[in-house]
Amino acid sequence: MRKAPQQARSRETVERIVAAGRQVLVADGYDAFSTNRVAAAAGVSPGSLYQYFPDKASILEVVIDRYWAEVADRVAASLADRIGEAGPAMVRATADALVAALEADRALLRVVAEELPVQRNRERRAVLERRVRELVTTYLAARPDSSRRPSPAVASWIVVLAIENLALRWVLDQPGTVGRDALLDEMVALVSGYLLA
Amino acid sequence: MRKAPQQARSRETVERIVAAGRQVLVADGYDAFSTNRVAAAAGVSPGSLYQYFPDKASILEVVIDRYWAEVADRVAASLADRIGEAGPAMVRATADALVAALEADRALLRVVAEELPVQRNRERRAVLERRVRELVTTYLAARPDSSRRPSPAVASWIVVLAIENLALRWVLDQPGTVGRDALLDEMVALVSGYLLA
DNA sequence: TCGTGACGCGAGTCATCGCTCGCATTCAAC
DNA sequence: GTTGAATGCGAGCGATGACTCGCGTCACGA
Repeated sequence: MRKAPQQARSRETVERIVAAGRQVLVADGYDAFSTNRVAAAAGVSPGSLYQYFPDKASILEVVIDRYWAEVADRVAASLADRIGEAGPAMVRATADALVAALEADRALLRVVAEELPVQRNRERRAVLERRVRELVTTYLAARPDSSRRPSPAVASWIVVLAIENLALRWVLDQPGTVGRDALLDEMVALVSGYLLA
Repeated sequence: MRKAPQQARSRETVERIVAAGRQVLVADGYDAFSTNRVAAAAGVSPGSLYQYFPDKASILEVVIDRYWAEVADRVAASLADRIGEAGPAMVRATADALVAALEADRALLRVVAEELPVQRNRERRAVLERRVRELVTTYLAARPDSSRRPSPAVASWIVVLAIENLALRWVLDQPGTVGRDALLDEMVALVSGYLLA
């Protein structure tokens, strides 16, 4: 941010710009994401935009950060709530929360996951993964049979990445052969089978 | 392609352009992938470039197509070779082939997987997935206990997507806690545990 | 009420880039 | 050797887009 907005008026301008950025991204795609277009969609002049954002990329960063923060919050909240429950139930609930979070804005997810060439995007996704992975690691380490073969750190890496991709592809590709409940069932089977193998 | 090269001279020009495209992509990233830059890297004038390629995107497409075709060929070849072997050995060999194929050009993989906003990229990756998934589906359908819960189509979808992401992330992120052999071990455990669950 | 700084505007600058076109050069067939 | 097609060149056109700057307008404290 180049300058912090001080009055309520300018705070709303910044909000409008970010919202317009999100909208332009969804409606027109990444290639059409130009500062002029974002400014127009926000009902703001290009000059005003540059009072608060140093460059085009920084607008994109805010949009991306907010999006992944939303997803991460929903998943982490669900996971933290059920930290005491039995394995399979917890896996199912977490997967459910992840799928739901990704379903919330499928259009934006598509652009963010398949179209954005920005490094910041990967960083933000990595933050989500790490957050979940750490929770899973501590859970696995506390298991009674934690001496078993896959070490908690490795096992959580495997489980989180596998589930993440399944959820992502399911939401974006909507394979006709796999219903939502079936997906969650298979995810539970995958994780349970792996941990008990 | 706008025009097919007829003489050996022009065939080599086209090759140089494609190679330069690949190199520019790796060295400078997607944002710097301009026709002028590719032409310069190929030691060719922009005009010559447009004799054979209708536009910038088509150059990118050729580069992407070739890359995923390389990966798909290696994986499919390995899988076809071992179609008769026992489950775990086949899983391990296939995962090994996939990881090896992705490791072959890590720099290009990074750009292709994390930076390219092109639709064509997803299409090509989907082709690879489908090829492998069909082989896996027929294998699963032929199993003695094929009446078991995960239907072959669903099971292969799950297995392929999970393994794919693990291989991709392992190659790109190189997590220190997971060695190459350990990765393959865990992949086998994941798949076996799931199918026998 | 008035003055000062925050805010907003939008035409315009500068650079880049995709792509073309007229011309020079090379190749191959006769 | 001549000729026509294939190939190659590179200056430059037209468009776009990131970003600026000088100038109005508005809010708020005194």
